[in-house]
Amino acid sequence: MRETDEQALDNLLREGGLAAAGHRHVEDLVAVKLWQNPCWLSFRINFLALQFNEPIYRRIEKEHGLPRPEFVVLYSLGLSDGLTASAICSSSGFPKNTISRAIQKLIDKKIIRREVDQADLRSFVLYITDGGRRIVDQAMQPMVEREKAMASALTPAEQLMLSELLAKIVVDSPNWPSMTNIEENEE
Amino acid sequence: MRETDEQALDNLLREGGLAAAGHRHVEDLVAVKLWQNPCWLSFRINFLALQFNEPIYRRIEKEHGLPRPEFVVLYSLGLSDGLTASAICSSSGFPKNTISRAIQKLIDKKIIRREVDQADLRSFVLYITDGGRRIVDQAMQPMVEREKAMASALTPAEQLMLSELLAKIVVDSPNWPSMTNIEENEE
DNA sequence: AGCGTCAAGTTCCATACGGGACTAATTTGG
DNA sequence: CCAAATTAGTCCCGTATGGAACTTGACGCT
Repeated sequence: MRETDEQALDNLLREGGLAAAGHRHVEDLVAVKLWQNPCWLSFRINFLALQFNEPIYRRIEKEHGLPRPEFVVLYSLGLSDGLTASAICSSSGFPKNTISRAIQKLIDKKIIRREVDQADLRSFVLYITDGGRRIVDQAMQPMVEREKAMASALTPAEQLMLSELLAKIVVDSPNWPSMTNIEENEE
Repeated sequence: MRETDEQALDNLLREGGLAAAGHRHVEDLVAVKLWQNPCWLSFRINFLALQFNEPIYRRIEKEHGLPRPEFVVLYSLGLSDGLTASAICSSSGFPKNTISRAIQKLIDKKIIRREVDQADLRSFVLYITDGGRRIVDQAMQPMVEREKAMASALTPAEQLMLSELLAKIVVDSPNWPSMTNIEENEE
């Protein structure tokens, strides 16, 4: 019966990692959310995102005075100089007014610099300054360390596997259903 | 030379999934952040968390009038009735005042109910009401669907692998370094 | 028992955030 | 080739957010 097969798969997925790690201590509710949760994937991802981000952004804020949106801009330029605001928006998921504000602040602080795009006078191209470069390089270190700490629960082979699986999902992401087509027939 | 080995592993990890998915189109900056990024893991996770959450929470807000923190509380109780506020905090990563507010609102809306814990008069035990139960069940559906959509980039075997790998990391999370011990010697 | 410390929640407040309306430049297309 | 639609980015403004101080109850210690 196909129904049962799907059911069985769901249960497997949900309980993924239970056997392997079950005896180690995790907080009760975390255990429930891990192993008795129809949303196994989104919980795992959200939990890890939060655990990773919270201390990192707190620290970057403290050490460099850059709140998250500002750092996101800087980080993006650090990887690929000469971007436009909208490119940063769509790759980061922040709304454009938030990014716009962040850019202003960074310009004031002389961490980035901006030039009108001659090809399209509406848009600006952003460049990181020398000072900015120094800041990213420095701020990046704790991030990389924390990544390593996170990943260290896995063997190198497992890490590679994980990297590939997640990349596949990211690459596929433009194809998810948009969810803008909500049934309007309520109320 | 060991140095080189580590270097090689880093590159492998960073480029995980490039070969497999390289020809499919991804936005430029997303491609850079995927494959030329020292923080391969945190980018992948954050990106997916954002892509998943944003439309989901927007929809839940629209359909049920529950902003994210309120839904988090409800969701937690849906999985495990009879929790306390602090349990929800630590499993969700939201600060306690935010959760406290959310709880108040939910009580006002008669979606949850609260009783003093006889064992510890400071704390309250929270229960979901029948109405609340109906809301979670309903709000859960689009989440599960979106999960499925996300996961559908992978084969069932790969999904299982992913579930296990992520669970391992979650289980290990209490062991990451705390990062509260920042070098104070700046300024 | 009585004092200091700690943990659960709440309240206060400044601020960052994001929706939506707006301006200006660009593309489309009839 | 000009109006309409689209896109880049900014501005305004109400609201949600989270840090820090506070209240109250529990617990440890001498």
